[in-house]
Amino acid sequence: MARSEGIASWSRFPLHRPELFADLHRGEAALTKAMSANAKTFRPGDTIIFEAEPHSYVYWLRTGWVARARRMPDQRSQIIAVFLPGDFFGVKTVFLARQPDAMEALSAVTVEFLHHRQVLQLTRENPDVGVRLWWQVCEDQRRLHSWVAGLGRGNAEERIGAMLLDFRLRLHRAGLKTESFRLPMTQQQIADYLGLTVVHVNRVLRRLREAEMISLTRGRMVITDMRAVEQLARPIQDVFDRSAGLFDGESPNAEQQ
Amino acid sequence: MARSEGIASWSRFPLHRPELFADLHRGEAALTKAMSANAKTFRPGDTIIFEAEPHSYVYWLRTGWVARARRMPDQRSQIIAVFLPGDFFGVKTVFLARQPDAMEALSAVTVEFLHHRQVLQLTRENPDVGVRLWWQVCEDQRRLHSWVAGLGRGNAEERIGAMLLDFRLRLHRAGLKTESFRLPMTQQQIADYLGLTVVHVNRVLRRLREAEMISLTRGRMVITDMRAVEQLARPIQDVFDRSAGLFDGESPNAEQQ
DNA sequence: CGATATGTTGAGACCCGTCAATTAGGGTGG
DNA sequence: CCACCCTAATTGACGGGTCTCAACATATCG
Repeated sequence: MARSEGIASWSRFPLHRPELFADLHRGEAALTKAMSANAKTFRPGDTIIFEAEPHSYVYWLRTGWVARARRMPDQRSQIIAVFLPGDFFGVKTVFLARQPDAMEALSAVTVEFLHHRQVLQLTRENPDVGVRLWWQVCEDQRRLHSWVAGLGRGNAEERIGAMLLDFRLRLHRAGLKTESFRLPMTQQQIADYLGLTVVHVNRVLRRLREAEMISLTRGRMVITDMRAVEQLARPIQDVFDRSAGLFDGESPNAEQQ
Repeated sequence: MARSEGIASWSRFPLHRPELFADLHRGEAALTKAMSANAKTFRPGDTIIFEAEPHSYVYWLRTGWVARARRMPDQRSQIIAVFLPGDFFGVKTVFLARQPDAMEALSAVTVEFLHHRQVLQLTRENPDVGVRLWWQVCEDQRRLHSWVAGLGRGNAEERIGAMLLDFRLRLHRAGLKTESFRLPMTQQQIADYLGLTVVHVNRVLRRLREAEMISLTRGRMVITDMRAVEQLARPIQDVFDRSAGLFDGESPNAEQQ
């Protein structure tokens, strides 16, 4: 499964302070132990956490994709973040009794979970646990920062490119195969994530397909011209992701799902 | 100064778990003690942290405004977040040696700071410190989530409205006056924050001024028709902020700067 | 095998961007 | 106190990327 190689796998995060890898690993080990008793599955479309309702659990996503979705009083909706296998989500539950967004399963999903009080309890016993979760929040925030830049300044093509490279890189870091990968989102969901309309997303995807940069059939994404997609996304990628492209066949050690 | 009233002031954050207020307060007290030795000032336009360069300090903003700004390889730039008095910033320095954004002073600024290793050391001695900083990251992220929704789905008027209400609410929570407040950003900076052009920001501001909803002269912002601005921003505000409007004269206990 | 969700395509409208010119404001030196 | 400068703010004309509305095609599933 993802991150099965121990401390070494943390080195996939090249920006981070290496002296913390051991702490992060210990924190993760403690969480693994504490959470493994509580597993749960969801089907595509299921709501894991409901908007604005009190909720008490922190989750660890083991398989499948999850979206943080916000619905506005009118019909608009925005997918604020997408979680991939290996991510923790709902960590803010430790501080917030309720949140304004719903967490929804984009695919079949397996999670482990832990009550927020136990999380805090664990953290007090073992600061590494806090460090690991705090780190997750920081990592999420880092992506969010890039995404704000993309939404604020990027056009449709740049946003699609950035989205694809982000998913690809993260799946790779989670130890999953990335030559091609399942993208379990409808074009409507992609549009909600990119801040565009389905119609426009469809047009741009067609354009990229015609330019033979990508191929998306039945939810399976193949980036056929990596170089081109990287060039597309470059303007709205952060300085570090810009040079984080993967080479083909780089240590994928598990098939997705 | 901001948050001088002790634990009670945490109740300004109505979503948060009250049982943590004491922990947060203790964490903040420990940080106050540790950081007060290190103060520094910056002038408007100064860069506090440079993009992509190694950096070792976590900051506590005491007075003034700070922007997290990202510049793209072409001319575009985006202000990803704005920090107000009382906020910690650069907390991710604990985990990341470098970051893709610059932190820039929007106004005259005073900060206190602490080396990231000392922060981690403090956290190990006193978990409340970690909780307090972790909390800050979560709070930042919460705002960021709303902002992603605004950038993705909101039009220019909605974004401006949401920005003004956000600043107003946060200044209030920091114990500052909000009937009118100094908005130390040029229209270009506002545009970079809203993901728009200066030209368009100017036009929309004029429209709001002509509708007598706001008045912005020499960097001083007065929301003359609170009701109208709230209605403007409502669609892109989160469920909780939507009902967090302030009444005039509600316990402002300090003049800004 | 029909029902329903999802994907695809076209025509026209609109919000916002681009380019360019002008005005106002805030500081400096004479 | 005025001449000057430079930045910021303002306004107009025009173009383009994205949205809206609408129709149709295709896939998926019980």
